Amino acid sequence: MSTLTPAVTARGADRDDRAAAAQLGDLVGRLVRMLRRSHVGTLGPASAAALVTVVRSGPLRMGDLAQREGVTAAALSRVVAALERDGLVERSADPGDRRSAFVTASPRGRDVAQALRAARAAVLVERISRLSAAERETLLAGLAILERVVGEPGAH
Amino acid sequence: MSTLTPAVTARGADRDDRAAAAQLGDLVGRLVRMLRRSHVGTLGPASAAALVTVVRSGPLRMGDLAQREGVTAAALSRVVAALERDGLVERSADPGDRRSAFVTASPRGRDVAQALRAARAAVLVERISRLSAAERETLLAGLAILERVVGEPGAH
DNA sequence: CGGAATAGTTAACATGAGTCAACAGTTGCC
DNA sequence: GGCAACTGTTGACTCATGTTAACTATTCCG
Repeated sequence: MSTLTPAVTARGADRDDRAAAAQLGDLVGRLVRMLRRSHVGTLGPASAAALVTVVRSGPLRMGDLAQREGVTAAALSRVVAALERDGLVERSADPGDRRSAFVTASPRGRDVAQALRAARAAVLVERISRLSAAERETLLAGLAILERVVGEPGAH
Repeated sequence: MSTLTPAVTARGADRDDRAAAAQLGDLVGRLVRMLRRSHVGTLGPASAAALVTVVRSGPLRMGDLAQREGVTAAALSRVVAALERDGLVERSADPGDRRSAFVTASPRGRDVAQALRAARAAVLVERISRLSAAERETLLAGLAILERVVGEPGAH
């Protein structure tokens, strides 16, 4: 991280940033379209996303989950209620604050999330397998960086 | 991962494929969540996606567009009707087959698509700008590969 | 020519998901 | 104690999107 060049190349880097951001945005759009067909179960996109987040980020309070998903608490409440009805998550009270509720993934919820993951991956793995070893390596390195870019949810 | 050289055997590469695919799938999910907030105008996701596709891939017949978007012709018909009502696309008859209709982006449609692109990019550029030069380079290389994985040559 | 296939539109309907506003319980400050 | 602030739920909508099925117009072909 301690490169010596940022001042010199600030303008150039900035341009690269924009180019990369635009390209990435486009790619995401196309990837989404590609992955949208891989439909597992009856979960809608918002429910699936919420479930995956809960599985990924452990027990979360409703408010935190709502913020992460970028929806109001009201919208999330319904989504979680539906997930709970399906036995995919569980709500438990916060002993420290009885207004608050923790959402936890159930074992079945984790299974379903895993299936969603696998279905999405299946669409991609076939295409990735056509890459050469060098390309695959480049891709993996890029994904590692991307992981950091996406990294911590914007508002810490 | 990263135990020994993966490219030696088909099994190793295969395992890497799956890992990369799963990781990419997860990343797309999180990117979508991140980008979902950047909402420009009143276009819903399906409409926005269709518009972007038309802008990107030139005049398309209804059927081709429906196939690309992964929806039935009926669903698409309505989306395109709405886009046309908003003056974002135009429909013109195929002189060779008068059953068929070509969908073309209007100048305003191109502007709107560009605005959507920019809004998505804006969310990302701030994060990308925090990368070091080397990381940025790695990311760009990865995106180039990803571009190929997704297919569809990109015309900017 | 005439029937079958094709392209697209439209109607009727289902559903997921989002909003705002009102409400209920809990917490915590003064 | 009391009231304001916070967390979450629910009611009553709105809207975008998707489906199937029926219908029109056109093209293809035997």
